[in-house]
Amino acid sequence: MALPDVPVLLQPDHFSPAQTFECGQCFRWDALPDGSYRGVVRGKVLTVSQRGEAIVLEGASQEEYDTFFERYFDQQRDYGAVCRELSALDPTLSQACSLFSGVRILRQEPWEALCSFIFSQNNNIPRIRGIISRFCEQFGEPCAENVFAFPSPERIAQLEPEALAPIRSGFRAKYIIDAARRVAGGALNLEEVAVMELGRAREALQTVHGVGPKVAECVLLYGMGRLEAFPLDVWIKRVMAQFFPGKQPDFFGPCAGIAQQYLFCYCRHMYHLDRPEVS
DNA sequence: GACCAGGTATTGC
DNA sequence: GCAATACATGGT
Repeated sequence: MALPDVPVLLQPDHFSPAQTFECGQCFRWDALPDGSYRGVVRGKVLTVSQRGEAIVLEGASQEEYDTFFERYFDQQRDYGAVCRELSALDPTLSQACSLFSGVRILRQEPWEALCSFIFSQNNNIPRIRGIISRFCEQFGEPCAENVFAFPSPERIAQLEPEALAPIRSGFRAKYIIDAARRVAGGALNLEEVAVMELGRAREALQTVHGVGPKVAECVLLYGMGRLEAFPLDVWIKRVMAQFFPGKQPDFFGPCAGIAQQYLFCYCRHMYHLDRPEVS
């Protein structure tokens, strides 16, 4: 038996667990009653919690951190420098940066990101979380009490769309099956897509039925560490029209995807200030 | 009951 | 090509 894992320290500057896990980039990190967050990544149950000035990761060994989770949490990037560069571009963006400076862009697993954002289309975040939760419960390997790994493409590829009925994903079920069959069958190699030239990567992802420009950008940004990707959803289209008319994503530079995430948070934050009665 | 939600495929002009 | 429209489901 392995010894219990020693908690791993995470970079506390420009990293707020709440902002990072609740900014809409991921759907499988849950707040616990004590304010820490529980997630399942690669079949491992993880906890991230604030302890005074420190942020600790439990559930992964130092070696697993070094080989995988450091990159998963984007620990190497200098978000202070990114914020300074973005803030210099525009006052609204500067405000978004300072309000949401604790957001880090997670590098989730490509297959999970692909499924998650297929489920996200024409849908709202609470319901996306519910669908993904049922998806894992129904088809994922159990990895702890009431905890399930994300289902493998091979498992999902064997199913017919009707088999997804219990997760209530609606018309998206057939898209998930198509994605699984392409990935499991080798027609779409996500590891290769991750390092392709951006335009080719977009094309490759959009060969999946149900994956258009927005979902492809989300997979690139949140599942492949491609920070130049810039998902244009309804919120970002609004904020672009209002504050950046005529501007293209490249206006924000090589970390446009981070700018996009700050603006997404900012836009929704402002909306909720205007409508405090809605969640 | 209409409208919306981190869109996309299909259809019609 | 580009503007409507359907698509499942659940919340407001």
